[in-house]
Amino acid sequence: MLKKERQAFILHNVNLHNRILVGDLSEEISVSEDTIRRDLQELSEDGKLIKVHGGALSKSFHNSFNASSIYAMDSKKMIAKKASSLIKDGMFVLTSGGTTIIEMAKALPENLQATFITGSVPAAFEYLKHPNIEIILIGDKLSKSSQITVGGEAISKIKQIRADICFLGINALHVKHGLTDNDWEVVQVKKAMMESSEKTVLLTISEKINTIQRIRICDTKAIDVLITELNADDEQLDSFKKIGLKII
Amino acid sequence: MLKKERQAFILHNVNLHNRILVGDLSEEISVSEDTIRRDLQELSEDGKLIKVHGGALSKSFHNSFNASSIYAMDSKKMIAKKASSLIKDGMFVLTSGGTTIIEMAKALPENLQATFITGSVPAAFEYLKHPNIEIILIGDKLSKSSQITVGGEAISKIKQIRADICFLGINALHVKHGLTDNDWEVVQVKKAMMESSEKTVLLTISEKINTIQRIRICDTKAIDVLITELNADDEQLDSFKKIGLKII
DNA sequence: ATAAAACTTGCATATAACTGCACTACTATG
DNA sequence: CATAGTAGTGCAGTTATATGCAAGTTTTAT
Repeated sequence: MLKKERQAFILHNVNLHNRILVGDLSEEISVSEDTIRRDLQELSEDGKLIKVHGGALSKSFHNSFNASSIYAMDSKKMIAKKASSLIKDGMFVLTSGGTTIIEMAKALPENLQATFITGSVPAAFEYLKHPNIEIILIGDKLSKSSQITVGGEAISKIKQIRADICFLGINALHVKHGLTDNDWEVVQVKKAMMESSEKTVLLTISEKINTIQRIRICDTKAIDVLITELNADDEQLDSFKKIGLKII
Repeated sequence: MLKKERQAFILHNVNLHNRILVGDLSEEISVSEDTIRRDLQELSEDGKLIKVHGGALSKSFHNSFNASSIYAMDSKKMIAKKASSLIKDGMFVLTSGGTTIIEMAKALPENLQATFITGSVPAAFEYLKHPNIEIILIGDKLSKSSQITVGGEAISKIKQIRADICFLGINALHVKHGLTDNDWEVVQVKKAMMESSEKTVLLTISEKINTIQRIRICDTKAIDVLITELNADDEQLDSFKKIGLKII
């Protein structure tokens, strides 16, 4: 096999599988690992792939991150739009923190007149920009990692409320294992919020669906509405639809 | 699994779930915790995430540090610097809102370890960026105009506190007419803050000195320290010095 | 205050990469 | 045609990297 052929083969494979190992190639093509290494080095110098210790990665691998985070941004905007359609004038709305919730806060219609109750500093910051929204801030210790207030005081305040609707940005949702999270204190707050609301709406990008985290918040059935960036009839959501969740 | 792949996986997960644990990752990827730690360290050095004890946090949430410190040393920055010199490790600090207070929040030394109590959303937002500061948020109705929480609930919470020092950003200060403001609700909060602190420190640009507003907060004598952008021996401040205020 | 968990450091090992060299096959040129 | 030149490949020895393990320290939680 000629050098050019070999390199074409390598390139084809790295783009196909996103990654390859020096050892595998050496075996497949029946040349020494040194030769493969030299090939990879050349291809890498030509910018055709990314060489790493032990093998190589396809060029799109690295870019895929940026692309996906922009994609996630778009998704969140989409979710935000759907979510804000559920809020009617005069409602009492409980919201958690999280990037998705903040996106929703940004996407709220300007003329919306409602009362928002939250323990999230960045969310409150966004609500402040809306002239017709009344904001009730929940006080207590502010958690650095989640940027919402947590603790007994916060929970007891939440329990004094009867809200119409509660929007939760979430971490992991699984058909069988329900809603889970990884921060004990945040879990307590979310539980309290759900209890204090007529209706619970989850906002999440589809990637988080059918993942699991350490601490359980509630069963899937305890949720009323699920909002993702997907179409309501996407098959990924079928299992949720089956057990009675409303999908938007 | 190649190192780069692993790190990409980690990064993806931390951005998805906001927070990850070393142990979980180690289990999921089937490498030792040491390796995960090394990966997290590298990613953290590249600024891709924030490493914390036990795991890592997503950067997208934790708004990174603001580098705009040394330049633009305008009046408020000067005041901020003077003010932060009064705060010692371990103190309980009550702060109001207002632009001067927010400037102070930005100017706090990075290694300062103290507890800050505030009802101001933008101030809390700044405190969140400081790794060693504990924040207690005062809950209640959020006032649009002042961006701090106001109301009976807020005041009763403030009264439960005994702080070492209280920083107030102010609206008007006059030798004879004392400290005045134009928002009734904010005045109540400030009064409560002063009562709950050992020491009251006012932050203001000199323009506001010897101006008067509608509602009275307290007498000039009730104030302990006055901080302006002026030199402590500036003649504009003489009358305050005479009645016993400490000028910085 | 104490125990558990997480971290640091140094070290050992395995694998990967690099270097220089020898061998081969093909090319170019008088 | 002979032969010097050149590119490609593999090999041996050396160096670098990645990872796990163990001992000791720090941090966190109870």
